[in-house]
Amino acid sequence: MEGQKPPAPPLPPQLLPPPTPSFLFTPSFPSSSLHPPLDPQLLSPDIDWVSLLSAGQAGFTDHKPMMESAASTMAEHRTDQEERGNKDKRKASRMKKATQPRFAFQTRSADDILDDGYRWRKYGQKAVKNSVYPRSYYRCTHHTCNVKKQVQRLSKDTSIVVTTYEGIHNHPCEKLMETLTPLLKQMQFLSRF
DNA sequence: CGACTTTGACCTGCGC
DNA sequence: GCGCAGGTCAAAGTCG
Repeated sequence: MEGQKPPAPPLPPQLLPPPTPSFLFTPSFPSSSLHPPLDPQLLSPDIDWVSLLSAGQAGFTDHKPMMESAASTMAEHRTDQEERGNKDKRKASRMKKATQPRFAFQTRSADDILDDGYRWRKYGQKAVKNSVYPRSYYRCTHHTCNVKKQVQRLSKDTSIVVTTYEGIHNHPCEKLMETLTPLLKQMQFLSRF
């Protein structure tokens, strides 16, 4: 076992990731394929959105616009489902102790793994109750980075994959830097005139 | 051979 | 205390 991990050091603001993953650099996932998590048609009971998102309220400041509204919408969605509510509460309370910022989003794709520019190592897979598809657990492979993500496909709409990020990368995105470096060099060159 | 995936076992937290 | 469910570990297997 790994035991308790030391708290992540404060992050320099310039390394904070964008509010959404860097789809701009993933041709297989154009931004148009993103699904806003507010679509009632896509609110699957498979996904405990409230528990997924509630943990982010503690330290979630920079990335909350999309996901906070999603969480509140999901909370409303749940109020008429008291039977499930108790279970959700149990799960939500379990997530309370998590202090890492979280955000989740849906993508429509045949692939479970979306290329967000970072490298991930799968460390677990678990069958989830009320879901046909298992949930996969990934960690960022960067040695100093403690970011995790969970990936789960909806059984209600199998074309939709829900990805939940936990934590913030403390290193630049490799693909982002690859893409930006020549642009920056060009800008530096042009700025001399 | 290193990086990564698979998968069963184990740990933890919670409700009953 | 027990059972359930989610999350993680780590050994073994796979791949390039």
